[in-house]
Amino acid sequence: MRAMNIGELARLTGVSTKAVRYYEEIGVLNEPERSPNGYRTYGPDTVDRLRFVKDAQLTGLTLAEITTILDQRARGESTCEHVMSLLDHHLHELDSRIKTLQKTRSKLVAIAERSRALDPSDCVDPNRCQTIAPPDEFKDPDHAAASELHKAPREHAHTH
Amino acid sequence: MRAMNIGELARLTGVSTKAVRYYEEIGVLNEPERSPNGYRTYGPDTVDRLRFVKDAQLTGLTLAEITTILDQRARGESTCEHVMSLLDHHLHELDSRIKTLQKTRSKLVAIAERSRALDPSDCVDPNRCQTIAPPDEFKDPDHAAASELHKAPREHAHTH
DNA sequence: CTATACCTTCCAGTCCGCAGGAAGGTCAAG
DNA sequence: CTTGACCTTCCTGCGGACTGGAAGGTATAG
Repeated sequence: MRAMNIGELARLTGVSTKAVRYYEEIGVLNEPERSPNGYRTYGPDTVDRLRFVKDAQLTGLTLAEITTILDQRARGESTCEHVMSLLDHHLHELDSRIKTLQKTRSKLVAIAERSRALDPSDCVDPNRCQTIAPPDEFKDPDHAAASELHKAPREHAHTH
Repeated sequence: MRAMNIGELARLTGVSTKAVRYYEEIGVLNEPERSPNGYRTYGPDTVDRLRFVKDAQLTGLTLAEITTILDQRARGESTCEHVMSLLDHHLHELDSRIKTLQKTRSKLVAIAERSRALDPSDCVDPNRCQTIAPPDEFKDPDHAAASELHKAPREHAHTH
């Protein structure tokens, strides 16, 4: 079981064959050797490599970032610092994202509570919902939208 | 300055004219009135609406989600209860998002700390990085560490 | 009259990480 | 020999949120 085809590699790693070929295409995986019939043949090292890719992905790194790590390593350069800086970067990103989400959360809670405290008879006007357009500022009476919520970084939520 | 063209709307909101037209196309914005020359004309309410869209986006809502809120409100169906349930739903979403991010965060912290404690010379195996794929099971290190590491001064300034 | 700064439409491309499928080659079992 | 499981390449699409450009109309200032 020294060498394997793409299907077995996929089975061992939980990465689809499509994904494996895609990784090769974008440089995450090197071009593998081919058996005489043209099939890709992989050694067990590729299993490790793919697992590394999976793990790195799970930490939030993009394939492009992972590739830079892999490339540096291939050139024999130390990657600990590089990996660390990437991870630190993501850590800070996560922190600010969590913070803003929590801010948003408490704002929504406040809005919801104010809404709950409202007299239902205030809630009749179909063109004006107190919850979303609170009566704090007496703006345009027609369609006033509340800009209640503040800034947060855009989320690339990959729910893998 | 009761009414404005798309350019001014864009300037006031920080949303590009392209984006504004795109929002109209996918139903985030209603079709605006047109001046005799065919130009879109917007009232100040659209500024508020766009700002609401921006804010809502920044909290992680997709344009589709924002549209459902806006649509319900526009149809007058948005009683307080409806809005409340939407907000509650989003609250739960936010909660779970925050939880996952915090999980990921603490994982990263652990990884980073372990990485900091690592001897750099352990980081040589080209197919295994201890930082990301830690040796949970202590496999045999095929390649005994014996090399000097070249420092890589070149760092990709990755600004998302 | 021209320059320019707008505005209009439509069509295309971008990024990310693949998935789906067509059309065909290969290989072992029955 | 056929069937079915593999493998190959190439091409398209998706979702989300746009951006860019071409080709043209319009308004205003000098």
